[in-house]
Amino acid sequence: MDKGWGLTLDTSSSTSLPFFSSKPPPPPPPPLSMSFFSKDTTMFPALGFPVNLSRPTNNEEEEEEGDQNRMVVGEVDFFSDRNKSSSSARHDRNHLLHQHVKPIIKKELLCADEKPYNSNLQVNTGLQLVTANIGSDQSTVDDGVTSEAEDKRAKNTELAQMQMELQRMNSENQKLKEMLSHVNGNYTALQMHLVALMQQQQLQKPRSDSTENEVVQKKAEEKKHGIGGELVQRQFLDLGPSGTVAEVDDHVSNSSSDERTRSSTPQNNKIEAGVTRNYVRNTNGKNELAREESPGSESQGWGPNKLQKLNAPNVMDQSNIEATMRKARVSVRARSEAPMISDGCQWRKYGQKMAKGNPCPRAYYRCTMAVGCPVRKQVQRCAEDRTILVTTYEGTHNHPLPPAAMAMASTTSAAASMLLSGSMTSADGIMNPNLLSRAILPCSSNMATLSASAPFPTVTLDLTNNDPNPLELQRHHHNHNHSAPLFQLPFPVGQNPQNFGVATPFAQALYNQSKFSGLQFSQDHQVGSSQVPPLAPRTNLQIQPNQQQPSLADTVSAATAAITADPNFTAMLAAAISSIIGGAHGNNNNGDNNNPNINNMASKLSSFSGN
DNA sequence: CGCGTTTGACCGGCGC
DNA sequence: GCGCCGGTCAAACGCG
Repeated sequence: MDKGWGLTLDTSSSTSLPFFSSKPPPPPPPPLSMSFFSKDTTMFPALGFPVNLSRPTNNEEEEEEGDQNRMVVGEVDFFSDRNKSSSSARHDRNHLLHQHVKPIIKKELLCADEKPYNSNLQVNTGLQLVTANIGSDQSTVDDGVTSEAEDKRAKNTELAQMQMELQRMNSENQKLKEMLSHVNGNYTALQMHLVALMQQQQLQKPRSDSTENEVVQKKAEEKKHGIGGELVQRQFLDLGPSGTVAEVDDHVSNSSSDERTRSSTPQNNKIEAGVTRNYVRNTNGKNELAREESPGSESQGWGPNKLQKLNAPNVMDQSNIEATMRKARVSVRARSEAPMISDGCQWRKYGQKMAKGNPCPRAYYRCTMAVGCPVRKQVQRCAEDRTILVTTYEGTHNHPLPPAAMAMASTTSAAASMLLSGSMTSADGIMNPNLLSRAILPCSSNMATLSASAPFPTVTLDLTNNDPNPLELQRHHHNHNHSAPLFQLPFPVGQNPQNFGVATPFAQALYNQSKFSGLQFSQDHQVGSSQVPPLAPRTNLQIQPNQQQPSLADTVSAATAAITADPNFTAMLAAAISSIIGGAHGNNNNGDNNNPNINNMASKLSSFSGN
């Protein structure tokens, strides 16, 4: 060891660290010699920060022996093995400096001057590193002048003060450690956020080769920088769903704003006029769908293959999961004699296949309400019960929706969002969908289920009812092309409202969305006088107002339960309900534009989601 | 003729 | 490597 060398970290620039300003260090005890910082500061290139080299003054040299016994505040004595402390943090720090700083300094010093310094090196890092240098093994100093009794007394006082000082420094070290972990936490969170944002940007950019290379490069860089590429990736994967949720939420918020801003565009006028021109004739006179395969459109769409192909093997896992998250589907089962249920959107059939295990063909539709809309759906009759039409939606509309379509889109996107809810890890969402199913819809097993066996996470909204007296609702005719399918609503007949549990708001939302989206109930009873207005007079609806329809308080409390269970659910549900209300406003023929209770609930939910 | 549908080919993933 | 299967493409077709 290079005894006699001292490196002092200059704390003079940070004596008033805000975190500990409330507890100023006590004045140094007179018997202790402080290390006096020289004003000479030398920059060590290899260190990158100024090092204050100072030969000890004569005084200090004279006091060298006494110096062994000093307590040094704001100083790290690297070169003394007296520097033993119970504080592991200090030990680590000293170890670090021993390993990395000392050799550099030693080398540079030897280059500068053959004669080794017998002084403290003061390294001004601007950091406050506090440590104690207590020479316990050489604590006895006999100057031969003072009497033994005096010496003992002074020693005792000194010892007590040193112990106090040590205690204080230990606590400060502890606080520093806490602060460090806090900063580390913030750093990690920011890093994750950055990675998520970058990833989102990547998804929005065209998936060109260069982009792919960038992704690979970034990942390599992350690994190289030792921020634990693996860790960051895993953390990001945990964020996966929230990313997707953000996408959906963005869409929900954008679509409303887009609707406002784009409502006067020719395209929108076209849509409103019910005209779709999604094909363009190319120069060959060939029909070609004018799709702006927007960056993620392919990946958002039904085709997973290309996305996976583009990803390098080392990012396969992540991309697989991302693709999986994007491919979350919402399947709607409804009784319908029509070949396709009307959901307010315009669709173009682009394919039909015979699927295995089902004699009924599966039809593939693409949303044609806007160029490049990635939303697709599959329509297939249930093999067991051919009156049941299974419509599977995937993707998020990139365009404003007519009120009639808003509700279904909101419901499906809300369901998809729930599926991808970031409140649980992606692994939970995918690997254990039943968990989600139970958490969100514990009492509605026949209404919404999650398929674990499906290749992609799928929420199934079962709008059929096994009850022999199903709640039927007739699709109200608007200017839709398709015939009027017959729907059933999933509300269990005769069920105690208390048993609705947290499923109630969602079921209610579904109920309302069906109603507001142009689906009309026929009923004899006025369902839920406060929440559901009277509709068509014809009825086979068997919901008892008091039995079937939970009170607003029940609904709100159930919603609150759901909200507290999953904050993300709040935003989604609020978005869905808001859109439903929006749909109601746009759907004047429903005559329920200003249902105060629903508005109230939505505003409550919105205020919750704002938290 | 324009536009939506049909349908066979094609592609990629996946399991054996 | 091969075959199966789901999903997509696009030429051909048909309807208004």
